Amino acid sequence: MKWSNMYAPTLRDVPGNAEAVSHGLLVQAGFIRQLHSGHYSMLYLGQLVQRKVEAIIREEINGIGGQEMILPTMHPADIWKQSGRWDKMGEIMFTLEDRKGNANALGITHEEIFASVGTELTSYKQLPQLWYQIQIKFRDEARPKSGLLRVREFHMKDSYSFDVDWDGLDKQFDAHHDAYLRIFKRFGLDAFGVLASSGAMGGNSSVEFMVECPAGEDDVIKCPKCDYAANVERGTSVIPKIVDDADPETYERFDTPGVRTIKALEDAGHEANKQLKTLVMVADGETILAVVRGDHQLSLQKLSDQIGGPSELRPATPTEAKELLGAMPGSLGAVGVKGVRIYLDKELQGRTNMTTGANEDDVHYSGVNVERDIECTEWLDLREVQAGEECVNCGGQLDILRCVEVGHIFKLGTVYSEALGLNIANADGSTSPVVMGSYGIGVQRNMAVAVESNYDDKGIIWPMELAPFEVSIVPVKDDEETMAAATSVYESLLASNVDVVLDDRDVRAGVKFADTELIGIPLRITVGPKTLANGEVELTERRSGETQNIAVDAAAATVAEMVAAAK
RNA sequence: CGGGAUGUGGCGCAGUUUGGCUAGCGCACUCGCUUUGGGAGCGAGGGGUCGUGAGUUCAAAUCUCACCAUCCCGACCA
Repeated sequence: MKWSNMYAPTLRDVPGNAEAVSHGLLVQAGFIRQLHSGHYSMLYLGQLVQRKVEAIIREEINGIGGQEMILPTMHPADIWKQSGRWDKMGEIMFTLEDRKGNANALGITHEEIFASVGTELTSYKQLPQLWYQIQIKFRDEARPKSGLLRVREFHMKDSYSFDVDWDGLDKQFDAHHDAYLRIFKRFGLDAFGVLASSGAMGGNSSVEFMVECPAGEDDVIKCPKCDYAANVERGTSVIPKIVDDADPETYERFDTPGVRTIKALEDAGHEANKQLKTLVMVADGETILAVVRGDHQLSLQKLSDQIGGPSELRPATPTEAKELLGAMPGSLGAVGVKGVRIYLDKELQGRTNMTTGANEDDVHYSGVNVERDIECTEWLDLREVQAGEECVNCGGQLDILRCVEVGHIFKLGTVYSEALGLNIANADGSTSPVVMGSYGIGVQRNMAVAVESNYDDKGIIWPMELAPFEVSIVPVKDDEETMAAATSVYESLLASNVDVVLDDRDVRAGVKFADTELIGIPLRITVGPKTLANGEVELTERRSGETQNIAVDAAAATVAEMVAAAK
């Protein structure tokens, strides 16, 4: 590519509304432009990087036996109703009517669609299968943000495995796990797998791949001593046991005028860790109670996952709470409550002599024995882990890291194959539903995270495998000798299949240097009379800034080797 | 969906509080001359429905109302 023909609209100023580093740099360096909220155009440079991201993914997924397909992005409502996700997904799905009045949806993911293709699988002899696509997804996000990190229209690689049994699924799952780690490494990312909540995907096991990043949206629990890592939506920890004072025979009520908060009750002499925090929640219209220790935080996602994943789970309004329990928030409790599902956090098992609201405004109970006085529906792990607590594996002090999710793999099991009738005949003549897995990587999100992880004050620093160009050649004068040398190196590199751009623009050298650095091209060959007098050109590495002189004649071969070595 | 902010040539912004002449500045762009190894200098130009609509007024970028869009925080999020 000759730069004079290339549309690479770099900006001198960082765009004003870009908060995330990758957003600002990708716009400033001319890779992307926004059309509207959550929708971006990939300009030439952006497209070049996207193709490289996709190529790496293809290579690795093909490497574990993947077969690429391309499925529709617009789906009939019916298939989403069959799996039960039409209602479950709610407003996240873009929907539209066609001219006949039929409901359609733009795909947010493709489990149903791949399963429908899979219904032609009839025998165990055809399995295992691994199918994938790189396809556009649409999600009507409540709040698109941070450039390419959270958008409404994006490319995703999604693969789907089909197996006879769970052992087969485990193998495909592990193969993806390893392939994903190789992929992220090639992206220049320091990614690690964490235990995750499967959320609306269903299934019973999933691993998210995370990269630490301030622009991220997930909090991850990570043990610095062992390999324990989990999303806060799922992770657990060990906390010191509390030894309670001897229990009175029964709980006692006492007046607490004006006391509405854990803190206020604490000031009145009842330590937060000896209080019960009773939260009234509404799950798909049903009012339920969740109880955690006074100084603990309820994890909504943990609750949701363990009570069957309702499509709506929210805190009750004060009015709803009063209707159910007879008091306003601040004096609520589960003691003596009947006919309501009551979920107690496991940390409360065996606790005695606790304090809680009496379901009468301005009144609390003390001396509550949790197991004796509360009709527990189920003990669940409901509390959110805090930094500094102990690792469940090794006792190390847990960190909580802000991360971006760069990939997610799911053991789906038979949820979709049962819903969509995907059954096969086994060797013994019996019939069983196919065991499925699904595995996703966001293409453009990874491109953005690669920038978040690789930049300096001059701009982006692409890893060699993702760079839009591997080398830029910068002639600093336009005299005949300089241009002849630059062109000759350029043509040799082209012949060696190196991705090279020749900056033949009629602009000052400083502009060329700045653009090459901003765009993040890993290697720069500077050609000018100074070194050409000795038959040499300069070679500068973007990341280190180090420059060396090399002979013009050897330049192309040397650089081609360096490029190959860096991949 | 709740809270906050912003919307003025391609980009970044000032002007709005206190209404008043042809709406400014920097970058970018065009032309000329000079310059030329780290985002050049001088000179001359071109380009704006001031987010949209309604209203108040002799007069609106500026005041009022409604709407729209975008960003940030939260809620939400395979």
